[in-house]
Amino acid sequence: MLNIGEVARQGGVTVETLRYYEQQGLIATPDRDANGYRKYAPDAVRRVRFIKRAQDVGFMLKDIADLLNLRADPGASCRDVRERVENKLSEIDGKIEVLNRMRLVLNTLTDACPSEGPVSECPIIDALDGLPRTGEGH
Amino acid sequence: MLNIGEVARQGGVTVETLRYYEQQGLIATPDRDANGYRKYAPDAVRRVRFIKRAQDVGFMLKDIADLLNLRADPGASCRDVRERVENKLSEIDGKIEVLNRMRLVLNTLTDACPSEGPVSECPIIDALDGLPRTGEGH
DNA sequence: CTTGACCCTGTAGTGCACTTCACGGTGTAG
DNA sequence: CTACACCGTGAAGTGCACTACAGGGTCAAG
Repeated sequence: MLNIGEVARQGGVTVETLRYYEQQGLIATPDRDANGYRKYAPDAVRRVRFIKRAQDVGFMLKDIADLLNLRADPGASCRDVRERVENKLSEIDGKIEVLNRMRLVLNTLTDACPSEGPVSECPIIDALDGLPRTGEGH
Repeated sequence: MLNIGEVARQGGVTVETLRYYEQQGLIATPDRDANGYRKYAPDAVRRVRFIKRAQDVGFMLKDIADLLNLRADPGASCRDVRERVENKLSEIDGKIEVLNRMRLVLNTLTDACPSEGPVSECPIIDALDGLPRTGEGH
């Protein structure tokens, strides 16, 4: 049995984060010692790492809670998990597209800029002043 | 002279957003009518659109305030503007890289998933349980 | 027996760009 | 005269994932 600091160290998070996860229902409320300290089974660390890895690939805590529920649900199938991953994939593709559009516009802006002369003649500023709107933005 | 609703309509934002921009120093505090209503010169609309276009290419309001200051500064050069744009470009490239890494991992996950069978045998869940951490995450 | 590391609770603050709310005055058309 | 769209203020709420803070108890070493 580990106390919270140990789980935090092994899980690569802070104790505050752990308490936050507990509050958000991502990790089960652990038993307490006589002194009131949280006492975790060793596999709590695995769960924390699961959360962190899921975050690394773009899932937010709400998604992760959902994923963890799926994992615990005997009626759930692998297909359900796959579905979540595919949705996340298209979400990410959408974000990449937006960023690529920004990149394209910014690149044409720097290409047009001579780097010399006053801002009053800056083609970048002019473009931002008159460019047609490209879409969502943020 | 336009009142705030008209500027909002023409600028493609809400009146609340306009008041927020004013509060944030992005648009000058306009003169007031006898009734206390804000009265804008027509080119206030241009400024709002400048802000929106700059947002569309990834600048946040703080950046935009900076850009607007540059534009008003007679001592500023086009190079200064270009520098901001180049910084934003590398910021965007960084975000794209992170998203591409996520995409890669998620793709290998779906490739490994048979879509059939219970979650208990789901390779995606297994991977999230044991995969090495890939980096920043968010 | 004190120091210092650890643990607890609950609340508030962070950043970003708004949005919503409560409450009230103004302007105009019918 | 009344309805209704418009304008004003200031404060609080949103989403996301924490982080920080205030104020206090616990435990092991020296």
